[in-house]
Amino acid sequence: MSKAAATRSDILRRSLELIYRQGYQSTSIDDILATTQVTKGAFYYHFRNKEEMGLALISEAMHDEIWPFIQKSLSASPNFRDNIYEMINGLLFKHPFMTAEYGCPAVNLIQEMAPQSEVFRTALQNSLHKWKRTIETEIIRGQQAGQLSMECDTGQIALNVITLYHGVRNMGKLLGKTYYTSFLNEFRRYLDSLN
Amino acid sequence: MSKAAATRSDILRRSLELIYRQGYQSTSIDDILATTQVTKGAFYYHFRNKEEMGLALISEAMHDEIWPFIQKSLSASPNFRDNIYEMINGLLFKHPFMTAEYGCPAVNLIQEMAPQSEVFRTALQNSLHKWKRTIETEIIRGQQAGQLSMECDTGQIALNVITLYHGVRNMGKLLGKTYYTSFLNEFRRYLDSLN
DNA sequence: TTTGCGACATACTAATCAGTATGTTTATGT
DNA sequence: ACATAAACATACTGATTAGTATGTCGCAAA
Repeated sequence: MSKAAATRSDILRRSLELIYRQGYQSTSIDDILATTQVTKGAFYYHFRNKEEMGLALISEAMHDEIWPFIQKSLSASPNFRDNIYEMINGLLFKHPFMTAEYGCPAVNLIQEMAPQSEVFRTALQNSLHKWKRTIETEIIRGQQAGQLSMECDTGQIALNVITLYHGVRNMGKLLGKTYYTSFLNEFRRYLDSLN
Repeated sequence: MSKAAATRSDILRRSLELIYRQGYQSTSIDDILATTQVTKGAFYYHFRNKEEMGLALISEAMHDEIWPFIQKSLSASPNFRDNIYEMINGLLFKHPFMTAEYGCPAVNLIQEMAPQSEVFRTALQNSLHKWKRTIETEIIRGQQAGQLSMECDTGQIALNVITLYHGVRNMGKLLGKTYYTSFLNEFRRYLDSLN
């Protein structure tokens, strides 16, 4: 990686950390510059403006942070229920980046930016659909392995899993990590209730 | 209501509308003043600072907007499942204030402010617990009417309902109102799966 | 060796922010 | 009618904001 590319990805990674904790609109360029030891000239050399950086953050830094994690957990077991459970469990408890206090960067960004900006909404929709398709593929695999009735609406189940994840990430901001544990019990019950 | 009290509640109601759409931190005092036709002097006569206004907004304006709606739906039917379903259905579809695009003001505020401010977090925790207790009371009523096993963890079910509501409000920002409909089907299924 | 461009660095601007200082008006009890 | 405080109104401040203008430095090709 060239030095310039390193600078660029450094900006993105630090921005992700700050925006994760403070929100997009409340994180100033100067905030980012202060923690990256990069100057304003460098920032605006790599990004035309804050919005372009935010979009790159979604499709690159955020993607790279979460995606390997998801894919790994979905190929651990032959049982699709175990895999989906482990995906959520892993995101809640084992990801080094995320905490209960600050939630999930993707969930946060959807909440904050989807209503404010069409381009952000589109970018976040793409991430959502990619995740949905991945989960759905895993459910269909379970179906074909005889673990689930062929009548189930795999798309709706996938969306429901994501909906629960969004919800628990938000609730965790008020109830803390202990809520994750009791939620996971209920989540396991939900997965088992699918016939 | 005296004229001063009217000014105060006008500030709070307008602030709620703006903060609902733009977020708390992105809504400036000047924004509020511009839409209320109230001057800065009036604002700072009624509130020591922005934070105090925000807290009053949670315990007064937001409370008044949502609470009658919840209580009405929870006393409509003798069937607790129907009532809880109608509570969520009503919040999603029938509330005049909220839209899919902008979500729910309480959910939004939790997402944005719970990590940023201890006093906000506490105020929002109080609202959450009040809602949880109300739902739980309704579930227990259903239990005692023989609609649900006495073994169920009523507190966990109440929290799960709220978690789903948080999730669907966030997802609705990307998927729009049509998702509410398919979510409600799954939600009904969830309620019926409680034995 | 020089030329030119990629990759920054520095200094600025106009707008916006929360909050304050200090004034004026309006209502209210006596 | 008058005093007094409540309820505003106006004009400011210093800090922060996204973005720009312009300069500099090192390295690669000619």
